[in-house]
Amino acid sequence: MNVEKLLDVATKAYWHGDPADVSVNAICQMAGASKPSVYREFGSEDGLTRAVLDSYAERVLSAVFAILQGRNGLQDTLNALIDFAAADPRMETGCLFYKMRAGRHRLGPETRARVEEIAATAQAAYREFLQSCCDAGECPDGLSVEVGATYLGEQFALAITQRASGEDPARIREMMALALSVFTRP
Amino acid sequence: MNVEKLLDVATKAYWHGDPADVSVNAICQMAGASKPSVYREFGSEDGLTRAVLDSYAERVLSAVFAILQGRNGLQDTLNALIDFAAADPRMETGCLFYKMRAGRHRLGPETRARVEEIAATAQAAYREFLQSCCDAGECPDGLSVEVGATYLGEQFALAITQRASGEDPARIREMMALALSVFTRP
DNA sequence: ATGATTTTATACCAGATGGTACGAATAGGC
DNA sequence: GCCTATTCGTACCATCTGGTATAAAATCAT
Repeated sequence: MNVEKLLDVATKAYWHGDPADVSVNAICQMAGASKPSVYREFGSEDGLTRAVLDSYAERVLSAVFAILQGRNGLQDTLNALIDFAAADPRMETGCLFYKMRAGRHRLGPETRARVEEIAATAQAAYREFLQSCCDAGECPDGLSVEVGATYLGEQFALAITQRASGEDPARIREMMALALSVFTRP
Repeated sequence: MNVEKLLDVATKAYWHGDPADVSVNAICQMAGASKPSVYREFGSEDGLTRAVLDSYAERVLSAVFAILQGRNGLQDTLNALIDFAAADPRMETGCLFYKMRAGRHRLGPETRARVEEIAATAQAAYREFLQSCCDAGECPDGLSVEVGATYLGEQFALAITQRASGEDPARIREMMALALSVFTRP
């Protein structure tokens, strides 16, 4: 019935646990909606997960892009990324995007395509950020922007995935700081 | 019927793809064994996965412990770890242990307990290795052995997980070398 | 060879999944 | 008020899962 509420419930359910462990049945029950209504609105499970990922990207992934594009110098941006991954309450149960990416082979085609699109966008944002830092002479010598961007993205993903599995945030922060120190200690 | 063959088939099946995507039915069919035979031998799916993990640990995880304990100095050992993660054909489709650890909430109690046991053993091995390096004065100042051990283990796991998802081995090697450079560039 | 015992496999169980047919309830135009 | 058109939800479908009852087959002791 209420598609807004359903999307909200579905997002919370996918996000809190593992997306693959949440069935359409369960979502319908939690949201008090009938299954045919959901299928009328979203067409398939794939359509639903895709819609959820879209709304999630709009609501929280945009925050990451904002950090990367609000360039205040290398060290400040890295610190902001560390804060976000290790301390932001929005990442307390991990990131829905990373959860979906980790289990991408289980996703339907639409959702998987969207996941890969977002991954590419993120990679481009990391690359652009690092390039601008290199242009400003803040990067260590001999570091390829391409490799650095992938590295940065993977370390970010690792930290948030550890967050999802209940690691101590302080420990996560230490390790991420260690990982990202390669950018500032040439 | 032939339990050796069944274990081999099951290991390959779990290892090549995602353990959670392989059903007991499928394994029985692939191995040409009847389902009751399998349940007579292993008791439950949990028993089967546990047996598979045990045989896997004996056959390939031991190689990692050998690298860590055959101490030839910090840099040599790190290089050996990088070689193993990025180039060893045994890690071509990832590591069954890491795959199980990533989906541990889906495992039965026996298998999960074994996973955690192996994780603890690995952590201890990393810690012991780093401690011996620190004793030899090879470690950068101000690095906690505990944090360093966890970091090393997670970077190793990350590299192998990327391997499983088909990343370019050369790229993986570059990134892992970058990650582990924190141990040698103080 | 026969009778008892153990091993085998067919064929089934209950429960879950994603997805839908179709009758019931509602809305809209006149 | 009434007839039509559309939305809705119960109740179902096929297919899969982990797990097992039971009957047939093979072994073994005598």
